Amino acid sequence: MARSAGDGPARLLALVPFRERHGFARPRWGRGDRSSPREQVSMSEFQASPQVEEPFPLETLRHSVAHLMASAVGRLFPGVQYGFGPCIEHGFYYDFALEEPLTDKDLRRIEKEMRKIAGRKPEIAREVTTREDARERLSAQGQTFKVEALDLIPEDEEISFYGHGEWADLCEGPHIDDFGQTFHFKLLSLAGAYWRGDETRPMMQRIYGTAFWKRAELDAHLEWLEEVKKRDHRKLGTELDLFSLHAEAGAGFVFWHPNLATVRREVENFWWEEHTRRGYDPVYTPHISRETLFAVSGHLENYGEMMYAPMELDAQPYRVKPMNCPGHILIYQNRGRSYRELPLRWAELGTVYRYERSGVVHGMMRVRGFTQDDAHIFCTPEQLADEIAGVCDLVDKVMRTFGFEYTAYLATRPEDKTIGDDDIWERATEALRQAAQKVDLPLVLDEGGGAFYGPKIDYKIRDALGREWQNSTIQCDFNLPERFDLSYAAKDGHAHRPIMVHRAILGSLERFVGGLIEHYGGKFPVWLAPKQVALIPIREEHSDYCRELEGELRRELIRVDCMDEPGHMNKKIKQAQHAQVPFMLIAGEREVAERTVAVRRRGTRDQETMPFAQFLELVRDLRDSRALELEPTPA
RNA sequence: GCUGCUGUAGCUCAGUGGUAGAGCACUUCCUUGGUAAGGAAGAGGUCAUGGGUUCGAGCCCCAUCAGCAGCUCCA
Repeated sequence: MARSAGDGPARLLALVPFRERHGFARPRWGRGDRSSPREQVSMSEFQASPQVEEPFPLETLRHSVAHLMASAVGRLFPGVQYGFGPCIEHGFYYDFALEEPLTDKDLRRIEKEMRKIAGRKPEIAREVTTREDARERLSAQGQTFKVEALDLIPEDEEISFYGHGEWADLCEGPHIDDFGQTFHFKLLSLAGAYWRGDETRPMMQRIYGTAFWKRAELDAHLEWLEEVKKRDHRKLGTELDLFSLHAEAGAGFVFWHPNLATVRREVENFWWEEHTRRGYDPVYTPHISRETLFAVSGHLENYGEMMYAPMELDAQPYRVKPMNCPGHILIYQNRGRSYRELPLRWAELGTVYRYERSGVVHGMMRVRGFTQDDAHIFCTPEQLADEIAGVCDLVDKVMRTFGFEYTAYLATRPEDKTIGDDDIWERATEALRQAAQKVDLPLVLDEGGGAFYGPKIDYKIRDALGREWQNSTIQCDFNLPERFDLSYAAKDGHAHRPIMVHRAILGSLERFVGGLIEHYGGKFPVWLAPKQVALIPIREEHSDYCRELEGELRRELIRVDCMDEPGHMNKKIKQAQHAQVPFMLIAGEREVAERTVAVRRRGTRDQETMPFAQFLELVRDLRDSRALELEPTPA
């Protein structure tokens, strides 16, 4: 039979719009942007090669398994009401309204029931019916959510049910033919989810699961989920003594321990280095300002809910800053500006505070106080394209240094209320496009995705686990220059309005460094590693030699841990290994006599003896080149 | 903020109404060992916090705080 399905590719494509039409925001990065494996993750290196002999696309299988699950839930929990149950990037979910809360135990029961049903190999039947009939059937079954779903289907569309056994669901398909074929699935987790993704609507219970045609693929996926768990920055944060959070201090405030503070400082040094190279000047602005500043900027009006409550000083309300731009603008405004000094590029690692709702704070990824790697470029319209190109180049340099791949998106003018006239939008968008062309940066169009105050280029980076997250953004702003009435004296002697470019490369240090922990799995490259070298004497009498090497390494600004406390070397090797120190130098009689070191690289049990001077050069090179690997790069 | 779950030693976790436990880490002593945990002893907890029920609460109930899986929202 025509296994490519009577439904064809057009029906297949309909799967995704189905959800969007119904008012779902398609989840992009989910909670904490990168913490959730289900939606936002792709599996690049874990994914098996594409299958050719699959009877149906994976999406179709998953959608059908979601139905299988729903039918099992229906048998185990009579009276359950159904919500939506689509396939998603790495699996599927189904939403249920149930009196009692589900538990993990129920998940196993449901799985068992699913296998029971699938064991009978029921066929999946499609039935086309009228809107009236569907409404009657669903109402009779008390499926109030499904009745609502019915009303969301556009007038000109066919109404269909898909079912197996005695169970059927309002659904546009497509589905596999029957449950007789071999497939593998697992139910993964439970969560609450608002009906139709709307927080004013009732909350349903969502079950997530995944399904594959091949056992090995399911296993690989589960393995990958394990790897994600192992690399969780919160777990590694404890294991490697990187950071902590404290109930005493409140939710969403990160305490950087020496190890992670070291990583951060290296990131910051690199960041400043690259900015200085590109003609940025540093600025520092206060954390607290009079409220009137944020009234002028519009933050109070548009962003007030995210801001901390005012504090009163000398009978004046003051606010903690949620963004750095107003401060930079005050500096710009401090005196008259001439076209001769533009572009001005001002950078600040500016710490801001934003009120985040209690349920969303998450490790270092979503916090209430964080440091943005912020900069603002004040320039003329003519300079815009060059300035943007400069930022694109900077993003490329930074992301490649950390080993991230990325994709850039051009976000254009949104449909509804925006400021600035067509002409300037057109010119700015064109400038972004030209700039990208200048640096050979392909742009994916994000139609209408711009901010209300201007178009932008957003970047998504892909980490070592194939997960995507957004950090860098380059935004043209016509709004703030207007609000603050910024100007510069142009060649013609008249006052002109500068364009402001807001840009962040890393986003926030908290989120970025948290991401680095997971990207590297705690195995930081040499330049970032909290301790770069561990010195281990074989016997106490070799301590002096180790101390001497420690001194030499420190003079070269190599971060070194001389482990000459009493104890056995095996234990120290294990400790250094556990701490993910890139290099262990082990010194005993032979090494002392020859002024060599036995070098053990992270991730290998082999060792290589070399003159200490040679090692010093090696580690210096790896650090200074910000190499990602522990091997010297071949010239 | 919402739904569900969790909070016991620095870490990982046992302990379901009747005298607070284990492993690792830590301290001390012994051990001088050539590449992933040497041995022994010791110290360490108002069981998140505040109320309540009970003769009696780590355990049951309520509230608060914090965390976890998501939803919604975001750098």
